[in-house]
Amino acid sequence: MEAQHSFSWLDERKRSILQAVIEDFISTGEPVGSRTVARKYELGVSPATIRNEMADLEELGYLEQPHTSAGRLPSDLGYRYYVDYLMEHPRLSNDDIWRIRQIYDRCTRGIETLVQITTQVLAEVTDYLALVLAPSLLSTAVRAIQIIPLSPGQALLLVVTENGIVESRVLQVPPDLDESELARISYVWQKHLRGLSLDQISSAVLRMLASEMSGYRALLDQIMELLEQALSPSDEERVFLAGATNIMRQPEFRDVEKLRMLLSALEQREMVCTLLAGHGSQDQNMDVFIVIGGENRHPAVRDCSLVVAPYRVGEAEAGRVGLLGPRRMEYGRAVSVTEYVTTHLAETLTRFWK
Amino acid sequence: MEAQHSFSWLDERKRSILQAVIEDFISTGEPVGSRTVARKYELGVSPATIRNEMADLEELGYLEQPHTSAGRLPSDLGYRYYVDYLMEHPRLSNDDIWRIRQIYDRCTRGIETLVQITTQVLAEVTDYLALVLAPSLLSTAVRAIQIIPLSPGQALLLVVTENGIVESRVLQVPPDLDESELARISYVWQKHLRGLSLDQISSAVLRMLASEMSGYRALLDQIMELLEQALSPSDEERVFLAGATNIMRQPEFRDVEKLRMLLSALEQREMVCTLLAGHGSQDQNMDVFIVIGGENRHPAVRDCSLVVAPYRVGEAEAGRVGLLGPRRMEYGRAVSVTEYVTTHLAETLTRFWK
DNA sequence: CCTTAGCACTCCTGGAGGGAGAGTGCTAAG
DNA sequence: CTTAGCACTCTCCCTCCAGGAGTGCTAAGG
Repeated sequence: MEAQHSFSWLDERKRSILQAVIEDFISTGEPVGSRTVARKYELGVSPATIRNEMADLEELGYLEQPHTSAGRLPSDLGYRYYVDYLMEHPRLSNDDIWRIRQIYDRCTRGIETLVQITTQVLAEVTDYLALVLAPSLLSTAVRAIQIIPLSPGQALLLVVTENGIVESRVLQVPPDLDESELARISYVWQKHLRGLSLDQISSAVLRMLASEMSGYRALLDQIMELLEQALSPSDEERVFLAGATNIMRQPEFRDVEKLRMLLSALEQREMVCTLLAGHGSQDQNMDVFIVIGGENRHPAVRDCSLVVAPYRVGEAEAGRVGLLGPRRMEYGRAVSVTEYVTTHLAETLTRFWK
Repeated sequence: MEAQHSFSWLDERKRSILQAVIEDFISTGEPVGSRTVARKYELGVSPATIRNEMADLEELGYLEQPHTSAGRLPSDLGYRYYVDYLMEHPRLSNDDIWRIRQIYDRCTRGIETLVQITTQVLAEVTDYLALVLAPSLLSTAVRAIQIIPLSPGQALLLVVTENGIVESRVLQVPPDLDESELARISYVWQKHLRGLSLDQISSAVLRMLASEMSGYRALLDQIMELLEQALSPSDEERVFLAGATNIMRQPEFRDVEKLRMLLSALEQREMVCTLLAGHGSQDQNMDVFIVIGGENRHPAVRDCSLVVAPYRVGEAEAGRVGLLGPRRMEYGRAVSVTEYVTTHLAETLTRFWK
């Protein structure tokens, strides 16, 4: 799916220089000149030599110049080479580890809250915009189904899954349906559906049930429709987002119009879903993948980079965690943090799954 | 609570000029000159006369000049006079009405969703930032309390209120507690608490219950703690916000740093609560109230204005709806929309309350 | 006494010009 | 192949200047 990059061979010195330019640019945000590279990163050669090398790197497509006689900055391809071959992941500081672990130590509330707090901490720790795709419920088993009468004509349908997620809907019911009848319906449903996973409860099963309870046609149709909705909870509701104000600190977003475009796009949750889910399944071994600037499909994020890591519960991928930042983001750190978070998130979620 | 404004008496012509300046400034965002007023708003006098009047209005504190030889723009006091005496509420267009009604026609989901959608539509219709305080649950009766076993050692506590709100928590329970015991506990709880409103279920009642079930000390302590949390659900969770990107279209927020300060502040939900709840109870008849720029307590919103309307269910105030925009906001329209929305929101909620 | 035309004045704005600074590419020497 | 030297280019920032908008004042007119 993703474009295969054909990298030119770079000798050791070119690699060092490329790395120096990228890391300097990442930390300062200013185009990097040959003098700076020679001074800060001691390569034992003069600025003039570095200039020659940098000219080569530009010709090979790894660096760009905003204009003649400015320093160089990395192109998308340069960043790509960097994250694929040069980058190192730093160890997380104790402070970071402490902040992250804190989430998982006191998780008395349900999965939703867990994921939401994860998103917030991720944003706080990294200073980027955090995106998290909550685990899909499709493969979890139904623990209980209940219909609780509220007022004449209204009842509440509750679906509780094995791992403590509660979905509820208000139903319009025939006003003459009394409490004991509702309880009976509740009971029959629960008997048939309990233990099945949400994706096993197909329309077919529902229809079978329907025939068994032909007395309550209208009600059943309604319930079925709602259950089907609950079964495949819209993606929108599974996306969590935090730290939008973080990226406003980045000089690349000094322009409000750019910012508005980006944030408006992120308000559309399906878009975020495809952003997180779209890439990266090609390489099973890669547990973190990175999408750099223009590699992105969505024009709205074409000058952002995205670091995404899936998290698993059992064997299957359950959801994804992402960090969105400027192209000039600290990839190494972002990777370390997402890795750490996904590991511990997966661990904690597994406890919920039993 | 709020500062009493002492307005100087303004004759008819001054009022017209003040109104003209304010309305022009609201629609253009540019300081308004005497020439413009004379031309666009036909008052039958020359620019020179208007200049004299505007100088008076400035001296009285209703207008300001960004610098000598720029046009005038309204001061906070000017806006205050405008909203108190000059402003008219436009009728909503059919399109607006249609968009708002659409929310309430298909509200199959619960209150939370209803409030959330309300917030979104409010933002869309007005192009401002919408803030909604969801109804407090304190005075609603508990319909059902259930404990559903999940896995050994874990159970889900469900509290369902009369109007269909579901609060749930995952509990750690002694692993040797089996399903039937949990069901029994569930039953006793439900028997005692059903029909009581959340604020009636005081710790005292809980403690009485505790003595009746002394076998399960540890579990009870846990449940009590969690119930008390559920009783007074933190304010944070009751605040809904939408349309943050709308205000980025306003020229007064071209500055990213200003924007970041504002949005960071709004991320703190308690702050939003005090913002919405802090003002306005002094005048019972006033159903919409307006806080203009510097009248605001929070420095972060000191160059925004806020239009707030409470909505009632039955007699009591249930929550509040607010629109946050630049000082230069279309107050009339904002008032019309919030009024319309609160009316219909209250109506729909009342159906939920029975 | 209020209104208005005329006019000088103030201040912002945008564009032009110019020097400083940073960094490059080229050339020629080591 | 490396490096010093140097001319060149481009941005950035400052200043300067004219244009425009709007005011305040004054004096004349109703």
